[in-house]
This record gives sequence, structure tokens and C-alpha cells, in this order.
Amino acid sequence: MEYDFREIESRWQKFWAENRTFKVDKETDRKKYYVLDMFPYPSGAGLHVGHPLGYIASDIFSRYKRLRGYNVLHPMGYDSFGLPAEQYAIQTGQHPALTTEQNIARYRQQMDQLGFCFDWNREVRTSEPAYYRWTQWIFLELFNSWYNPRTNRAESIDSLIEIFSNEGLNLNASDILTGDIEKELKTFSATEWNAFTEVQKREVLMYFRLAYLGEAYVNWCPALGTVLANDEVINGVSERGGHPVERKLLKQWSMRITAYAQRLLDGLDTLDWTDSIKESQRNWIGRSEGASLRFPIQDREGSVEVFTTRPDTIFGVAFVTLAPEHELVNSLTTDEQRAEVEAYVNTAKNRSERERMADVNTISGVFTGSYVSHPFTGQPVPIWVGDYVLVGYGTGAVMAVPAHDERDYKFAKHFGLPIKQVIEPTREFDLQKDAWTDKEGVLINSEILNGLEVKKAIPKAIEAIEEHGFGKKRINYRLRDAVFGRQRYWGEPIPIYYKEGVPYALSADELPLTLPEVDKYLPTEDGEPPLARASNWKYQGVYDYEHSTMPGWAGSSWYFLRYMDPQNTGTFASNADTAYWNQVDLYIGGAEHATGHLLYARFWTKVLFDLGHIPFQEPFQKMINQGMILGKSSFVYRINGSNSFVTFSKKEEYQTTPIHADISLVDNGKLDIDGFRKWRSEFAESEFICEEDGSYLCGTEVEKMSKSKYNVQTPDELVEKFGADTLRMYEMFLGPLEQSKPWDTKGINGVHNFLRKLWRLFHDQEGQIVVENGEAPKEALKTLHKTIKKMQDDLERFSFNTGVSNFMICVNELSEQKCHNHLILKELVIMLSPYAPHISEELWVKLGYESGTVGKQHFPAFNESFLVESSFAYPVSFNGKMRFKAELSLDLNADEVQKAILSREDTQKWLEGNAPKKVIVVPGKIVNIVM
RNA sequence: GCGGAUGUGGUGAAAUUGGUAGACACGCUAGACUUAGGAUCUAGUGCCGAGAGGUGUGCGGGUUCGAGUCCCUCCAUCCGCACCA
Repeated sequence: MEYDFREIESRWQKFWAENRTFKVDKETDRKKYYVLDMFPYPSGAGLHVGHPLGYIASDIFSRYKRLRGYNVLHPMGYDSFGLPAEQYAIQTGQHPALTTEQNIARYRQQMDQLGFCFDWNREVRTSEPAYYRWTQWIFLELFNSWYNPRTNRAESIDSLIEIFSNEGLNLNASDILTGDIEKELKTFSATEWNAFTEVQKREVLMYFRLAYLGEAYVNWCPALGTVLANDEVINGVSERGGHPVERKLLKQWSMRITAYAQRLLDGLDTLDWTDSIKESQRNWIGRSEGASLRFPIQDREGSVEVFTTRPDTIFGVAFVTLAPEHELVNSLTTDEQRAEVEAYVNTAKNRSERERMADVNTISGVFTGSYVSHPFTGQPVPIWVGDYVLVGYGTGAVMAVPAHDERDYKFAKHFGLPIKQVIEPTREFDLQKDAWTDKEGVLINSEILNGLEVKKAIPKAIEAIEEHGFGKKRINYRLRDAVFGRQRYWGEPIPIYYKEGVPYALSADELPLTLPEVDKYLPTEDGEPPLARASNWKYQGVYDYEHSTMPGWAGSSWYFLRYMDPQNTGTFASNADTAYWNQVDLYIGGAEHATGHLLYARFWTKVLFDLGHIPFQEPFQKMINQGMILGKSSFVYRINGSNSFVTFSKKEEYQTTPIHADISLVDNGKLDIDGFRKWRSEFAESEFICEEDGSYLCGTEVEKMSKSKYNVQTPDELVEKFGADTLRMYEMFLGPLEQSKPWDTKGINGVHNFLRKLWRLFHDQEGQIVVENGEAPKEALKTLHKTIKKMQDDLERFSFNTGVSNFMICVNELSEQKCHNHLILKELVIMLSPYAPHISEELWVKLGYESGTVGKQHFPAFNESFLVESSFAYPVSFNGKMRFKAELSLDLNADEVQKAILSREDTQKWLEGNAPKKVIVVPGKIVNIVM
């Protein structure tokens, strides 16, 4: 009987499902381990071979940890709200819930056929009301909280109300964060607060809530008809679809993630993540230390506030530049300059983000006609407007020091503005050509700062600025608050209603606020989001609900918590469960979520921690980012202006255009010409110029695996051909998990043959069991224990590819030894069960054990005594070059080894009569003779 | 420009602490067997060379008895971020 993987695999998958083999429960007397995969968005295309890569790794690790005695939580679910289902709904009129349901069914079937040990009793779907009820509940928690800088944590908004009714708001005390430093809020006394109307109070509180409705410049994407978060905009276009994005001032729900900037930064040091992801997050948060500084406006009240990281260069200020959108631009423009300024501001405002980024080298700007006074010297400093200053960063205004800042330098040169040097460069340098931007040198022309090194001048300058009351030390973050509303249908409704234009939150017991039915999934005629179409969808039948929905990242920011206690209807997860399961011990997923999901999930976790709902403040302790599996695309070459295709080797003789050919039509580079003709009607009549042997050879290129490139390989056909165990091991065998690699099925036979070879250790040619009882042979014990050692070492360092090789080496050796010993094979099957669970279950039963129990065994114990050797083949090197080997007893000490080696004929031959200068002997390792 | 990662046979790769470079697998070559199976078995396979031997981990240098591994310089590819004050 041959290895019949189809029969074996379907039988065991059924067994696992029927016996709920992978159901886990909290067991407080056992140590827990939480292994999490990034849950998928169930797209219509199904899974391709790249998707399960991480799932296979996490599955192997989960099963391994179980063999090590841990109680392992390994759940799976679906991030099932999202744009593609909605776009499809717009096109077809089909409800997104329906297509989502169908897609999930397909994903489930694809995952099941791979034999994963997920506990499906814990499945979550973000689009289910039973789930998003708690997403909405967390939103309410955020809405009803503020960040208290005195305690440095989130607190109930009640504690802020208490502060206001006792102390009022005194912004000069500088201990109250609004999160948006550029927003001015009028101060008030406790008495004034208490006299405020409900509406006034709510308006003030809105500046502090962690989830708030605020006016801000947002990324508006007209094509998608919605706003986007910063991480959803890549190079000025939308991440999904690549549509242009504009900056627009809009009222939007936002999350005050900026309040957590410092803690999000500090927390990174405690995490076992790759440097590249940590760096991305640090970069995204973008902390910079400096000072905020006010320049009084000449001839009128008020001042221009700037942020600078180089307060030491204060005496080199030549002008001040405002962003075109800066609120003071209009009032600072003199009548003579008005026409010019307005024209400039209009052009700058109307340029899309993409255009603005596309030409960063064009210098443009305009003088407002007004001046500020230099805070120290009182000299007039002209105020300019320039689009190199961004309204969203710092204060939207800079003090320009052309001599020591690249952009200021270029701006000054372009407009002929003065360049005043205040730092003496530390090496030969021509200030006529460039700005000296190094943070070193000695200050000159700077009154009180003269003679100081830059590093000393910075604190001294800040000290002086604070002393004179011109400004203060400030830490600035690039991180912006995250826009939270989407003008879309297929997302969580935001649990807010409006009374007299003022937003009110639903109470927790009114949740879930379920998604209403609409006639169309499009905006209304007057531009309202789709939810505005829902008839009679009003709070208490009277008040309008919020019509925007939550963004994709809402549901995924806390799903790892729901898995801990997925059916709980009284809370998002019980305290007992969050305390037991705690942080995710191992998180496996793509690196593309570095600044989105991974930052938002950390933020929400910190808020829930602050509010006392969970006992930890980082969600994912260790993370591994699996590399992308790239597709190998095939190309045919169409001769331009014809319907003829020329084979790869002759394509240089013609002017051709490469066209993707479906990889299923290509075998080993050769095109199935008939199949290609039938594939698309436009090719039905095509002519082919072939190789000499009559075949048509395709070109190949490694690209991202994608439907549009016709290079997608689904796991289904490979499972059908080789079985899940083979595919699981092959995906691991491809190389290190973290590395990107092209997909190529060439080597899959090797892995499949390994499993057949393993099968033959148990069976003879007739399919009869040949397992022998009795004592294990010494040689086999050595092979086994060598493998045990390597397997556990490799698994502990997540080296799954070398793990597969270890099994191959082990089975090769046992085959050579003709070992069919029960004791050896039993341990081997246990070790293999994480990698190839189906065949392991099958062989386990064949060894006479109970069905379904192989995963509940203990990982074999390593016994070093089986590996002890009496002799060693010393590699003998001359000047570091290995020349021959000499078998010597391991009992010999270094001197004895040296003597034995030097007396050998081989040695004399290589010495060519010379005396060795030096002999290095590392017992049990190497001998090196220096000549 | 800044940051991160990666460079090893025809291919995917291994080498965990500085100690035999290329394990394991694919592919290829030659042979055996056969109930013709994407089977199995044997031998070979980094490059140059008939061979002795030489040479070899992106380039160049350094430390060391000994470097794929440590240090310096440079190059290439990929991925983030980027008028960030």
C-alpha cells in the first residue's frame, strides 16, 4: 500500500473536526502560550500560496509548544469589513454581508484542507454585530476619556470635569494636553465653567476626548469618496486603488493617538520585534526636541509661533516662513502684496499632495509685506509664505536660518535674502555654496551664545528663551491624530447621535448600533455618506445618527482580546481570561502593517490598560514578519502591430511587447499554445513563431503574486496533487520565514519523496507494517538524538526550513540503517507531528496508539550520551587551508594530537621539508599548522 | 537624502559561539531495475585544470594561527520614510 495522502488527510481532518481535537480552555494550573496570526480580509480571490506561509509556521509552532506542555491559544478569524466587498456591492447591488459570507466560506475550506490546529470555536468576524458591539463599546470608552498629563494616562472624562469645576482651564499651567497644539482654546475659571451651558461644556470637552469630532486637514480621496488615515496614503495616492488624495479641512471623527506618542515610542524598547518595524514606528512618530518660540508681529498685536530644533541658531534668523494654509497669512498680508500672496496661496492650496511632493526642488514663495521683531535683537524680520513649510507639522511656521538649514538656504538664495553665518564650521567649508547643517562648530555673531559649542549652545539658548518668556522647550512629534470616520457603508456604525448639532454618545447598554439597510451603497445626492439613505434610522426615532462609519483598522485594533473570550455577551473579554491569556507571545504576519494596524493596536491596548480593563499595555510581545512569496510571471512576446507571438530566444529580432500569460498554461517554460488560444478570444487566431523543436518558450520575471499578472498559484491544486503535509513542509523548506522568495514548485517533489520515504520506514512493498519491537539499535539512537537536538534548537529560533532538512537527514540515515524500530519511529513521529500532522496521526495509530493523541505527547527528551564519540576526524589545515583529515582518539590532549599529526606522512608532504612555525590544536575541533 | 534588510553553486538554500564553505533539496550527467511510477536504487556534480593542484561566500582593505561570520571603505538589489523645521 502506497502513501495515500488524499485518503489519510481527509479522514484526519474529519476526525479533528468531529472530536474537537483543538479546542482550548483556560487551565490556570498550566502555563499558557498565545500564538496569533494576522487575520485575513476575506477577499473574493481566495488564498494563494503566499497567504498560508505564516499560518503554517504559526501552526507548527503552536503544535510544538503543546508538545512542550503549554496550553496554547491559536485562534483565527476574519477582518471582514472593508472596501472591496462594498465596491462589489455598488456594482452588483448585492449586500456586502452576503459576498463576505461566501468569501469566508471559501477561506475556511482552504484553511481546513491544510490541517491547521485553529480552535474554530473562538472564530471572530469584525462585521458581526456580536463582535462590533464591543468595537463600538471601546469607541465609547475612548469618547468618554481624556489623557491626563499629570498622571500620564487616560482617565474618565469625569476627572477632567472635576478639574474644570475646581480650577477652570489655565493653559499657561501647560499641563493640559489638547493633542493638537496648534488649536487655541480660551482659558476659563472654575466659576465660568460652572456657568457654561451644557452645549458649551461639551464643546470644550471635545478638545480633550480621546475619540473626538474635530476640524482638521484630512486626506480626502474623491475617487473613493472618503477620507483616509495617513497610513492609508502612500506617495500622495490611496493605498487601495492608487487614487489621488487631496488635503481638505473637514469635520471628522479622530483618535487622539498623539497623546500617546511618547509612550508608543518608549514601549518599543520592551518589544521583541525586528529593528526595521521598530524603526518605521519611531520614524512615523517622529519625535524631535527643540523649542517653540514666539516672534512678536511689528506694528500690531500678536505673534508668530515657530518650532525649531536649532534654537542655537536664533541669531542667524533672516526671515520667517509661513505655510500657505497658515491662519495668519491673510491678516499679515499688506495691501501692496495682497494680489501676489492670494494668487500664490490659491495655487499652493489647489495643488494636490502628489503634485506638491513630485516637485520638491522648485522653490516658490512670496513676501507678505509684514515683519516680526527678532525676540533678542528687536530687528525687523520679514515674513514670507512658502509651500516648503507644511501646515500639519510643528506650528506651520519656521524661523529661517539660511546659513545653517538646507531649505532655508535654497529659499534665501532664490529670493536674494541675507545669509547670516552664526556657526564656525569645524572643517574647510564654503558657505557660498551650501548651508553648514552639521550639529557641530562654535557659535559666532550670537551675543550671549558666542564661543559655545553647538551642543552646549542649544540648552543655553532654550534657557535664555524661557527666561525672557519668548517661548519654551518643546518636544514635537510628526505623528498626527488618526482620522477615524469613513464616508462608507461597510464598516461599524459610530455610536453617536446629534441633538441640536451637538454629538452625544449612546450608552453602553444601547449597543450594538447595527448597520441599517440602504437602497444603494452610494452617497446621497447631496453628498452625505450611504448611511444617510437609511430610512427612519434615528436615535429614539428623533435624532440623526452619525452617518460615517469606522475605518478598517477599528476592528483589528483589539481582535486579539476577543479570541480570549469570544462568546462573552457581558464584556469584550473577562478579566480572568485577559489575565490568563495575557499578551500575545508570538505574532506572525506581514511587515506592511508597520505604521497602521501595529501602531493602532498598541494605542488601543494602552488606553484599555490605562482604564483598567486589561493587565498589560503592549499587545504583541514577539513578532515575526514572514517574507512575501513572489510570483514567477510568464511572458509571451507579441510582435508590435500584429497578432503574432515570437518565442523567447528569437524576440530580439522583432519589435515586441511582452504580455502576461497565465502560468497554468506554461509548463517548464513551454507554452500550451492551444490552451493559450482558448484562454482569451483575442488570441484565438494568433500565430506563433517557435523554437526549432516547434515549442514556444516563454520569458519569466519575478513579481508580486497577483491576479492581474496571471501568476497566482493557489494551494488547492498543490494539495490535490501532493497533499497538505507536503505543501506545509515545502513552504517551510523554501527558505527562512522572514525572507521574500519567488514561488517555484520545482522542488516540491523532494519534500513529497521524503514523506514517501518515511512511509517506507513503516511499511514493506506490499504495504505490510514492518515496525519491529525490541531494543533500539545504537546507531539509530544516535541519529534520533542528533535530530531531537537540532529540531528543538531550530524550532526555538523559528528556523523552520532547517527543521525540514533535519527530518530528511534523519529519515535518510534510518533508511540506510534499515531501521524499523518501534522506539525510534515513535519519537520521530511525535517530532514530525507539528510539521506534517496528518501522516503523523496515521503512523501513530499504526504504531498501536490511540487515535488523535500524538499531539498530546511530550516532545522527546534529548540524551547527549547517545552522541558521545571516542574518536574524531581532525581536519588538518596548513595556513588555514584544510588539506586532509586524520582520525584520532578524543582522549588525546592537545600535545598528543600535535605529536600524532606531525609524525604523519601527509603532514611531512605538505610541510615540504620546512619546520612548522606554529601549531594550533583545538581538541575535538581542528588542527592548524602555520608554515 | 535618512533608516532598515539582503548579497554564498545552474536553482532554493545550510554553516547557531571566528574552526572542514556549499548540509538538505531541486536540476543535471552516467548507470541499474521495473507491475512505466511525476517510482526506486548506485555513482558523480562550486569554478578552472587531463592531472598534481589552483581558486572560491558582491568589490577592496584590515584584525586573527584561522574570517561567509568581527572591523573599515565601496558597490548592487529590495523595503520603509522623506521639503519634518
